[in-house]
Formats: sequence, C-alpha cells, structure tokens
Amino acid sequence: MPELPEVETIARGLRRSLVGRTIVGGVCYCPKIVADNENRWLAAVTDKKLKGVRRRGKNLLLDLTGGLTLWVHLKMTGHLYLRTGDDPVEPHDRLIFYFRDHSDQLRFHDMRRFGRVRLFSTADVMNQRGLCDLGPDALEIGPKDFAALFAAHARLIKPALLDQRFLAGLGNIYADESLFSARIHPRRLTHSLSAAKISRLHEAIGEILQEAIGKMGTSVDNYAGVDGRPGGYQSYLRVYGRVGLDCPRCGGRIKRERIGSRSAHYCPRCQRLC
DNA sequence: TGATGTGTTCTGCT
DNA sequence: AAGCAGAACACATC
Repeated sequence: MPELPEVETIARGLRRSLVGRTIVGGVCYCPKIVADNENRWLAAVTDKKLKGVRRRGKNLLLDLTGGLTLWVHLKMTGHLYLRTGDDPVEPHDRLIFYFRDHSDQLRFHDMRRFGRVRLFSTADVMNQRGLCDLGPDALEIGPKDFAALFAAHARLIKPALLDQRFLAGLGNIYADESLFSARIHPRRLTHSLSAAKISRLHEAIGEILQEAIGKMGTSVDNYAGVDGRPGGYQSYLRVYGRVGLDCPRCGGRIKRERIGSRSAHYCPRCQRLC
C-alpha cells in the first residue's frame, strides 16, 4: 500500500527517468481508472512534455506542457512503472503512456482498480476534492504547526493520523510505526498529549518517513518503484504486521486491535493509555 | 466458500 | 459542527 515514502520514491524515479520527455500517445484498458472521457483525455496529452512531478501527501501530480496536469492516486494496489514496447502487456496494466524517441512506456498497473489517473488544467487541479482539502504534508509540517494541529482537535490519534485532511501522507504502516516510536497508545486523544509527546511524535514521523524514503519505501503487497525494484523498509518495521511477536523495545507482545474501524498494531506494554 | 485487508469517499448518526 | 461508524469499491490471498 503506497504511502508517502513509496509515492515520494515513485516521484523521484519519474523525475529521473521521464521529466523532459514527450508523450506521444497512450492506451487505456480500463475506463474506470481515468474516470473521464478516455479518448479525449488521451488525445489531450499527446505531444505534451512532462515538465515536472509534484507530490502532495500520497498524490502525484505530473505537470505537462500546455497547462495540463495528470493527477495520479495509487490507492491500495496501484503501481507506476517503466516498460518498453517489447514487454508484453500484463493482466492488470490499466493505462499505458508512450514516449517519443524511445520505446519507453509508463504504465499504470492496478489489480483492484481503486486507483485514479485524471487530467486537469494545472490551474484547476488543486481545487479538486482530495487535493484542496488535504492537511499539511507529514514531511513538511514544522513542530509548532504540528503541536497546534493536535491541540485543535479532540479525536483518537490513530484515525486522526490516517485522515488525510488532518495530516497528509501517512497510511496504516507509518502511522503505527510512528506511534510505536513515540510510545503513544493509538487510542490516545490528540489534544491530550503532553508537549513532549507531541514533539517526540513529530520527530518520529520525520525520521521514519525519511528513513523509509532512503530505503525506497516498504514493499508489502508487491510495491515496487518505477524501475521495478522493491523497497527495503519492510525489514525495519517494528510493529506493523508483527502481531504476536515480541516488542523489539520491551519484549512485550505486539497486539493488533481494531481502532476507528482500521487495524492498529502496537505494544500494550510500552505504549500506555495513561 | 467466505472472510479479510487496504485508502478514500459518501451517507447518516450522535 | 465535529467526529465517528459503516458501506461501498475490487480482488488476490488465506
């Protein structure tokens, strides 16, 4: 499940491999993914050059010449990767862009078809729901704004961290890992945390996201970068997916519990409620 | 065969 | 108003 570090890794891969290149066409095998008039849409990006790639939370914005921006959300099982014209189309490839001068292709692959690739004018794209209502980016927010954000809301911290309107970029993996690192119980209320805990959580989120980006993301459910290489952070996970194993910090037993209708992994011994 | 998990949006409730 | 619960989406995996 791509979260901020995986999306950032993809953004960097695209910047390295495709910025400056011109799209000469495309094909869509799944109208739902483009959520629009597929033919008009693909025709509109033909002969446009990829100018740059931006990331907002878990969203990717591919800025094209002609004042156009492709908005990509990978949701749970979306992938973006490079192939050549010699590579056979794979079963869940949903959308393929062709590039000039090479046989290179950018493919959007999505087993479960929750992902979206949509085209907007660059001026308009940030007004769309899902972008205009994003909270501050988890990697960019400063300590003071972070503390103010938590003080301003009274809600369970785990669902808050997953709410992209509250803070943008974390998903289940990094939310659980960050709470573990800061020794905060996932049921704590946002406004009830001490200044020291808030500060520690802010640091933990920054450290964990940066470290995960350094490892090119976490590969669970087949995540891989645009070059097809899996990430390496899965070896460093301390609570996510480790139910019943020993806590690496205190030796307690890691628990999984439904909190806010999502699974939360934590150590009940070193992440206390009070 | 059927339950599960996953991100987001939507609806409806308190 | 704010936050929460549950449903819906789609499908491989167990």
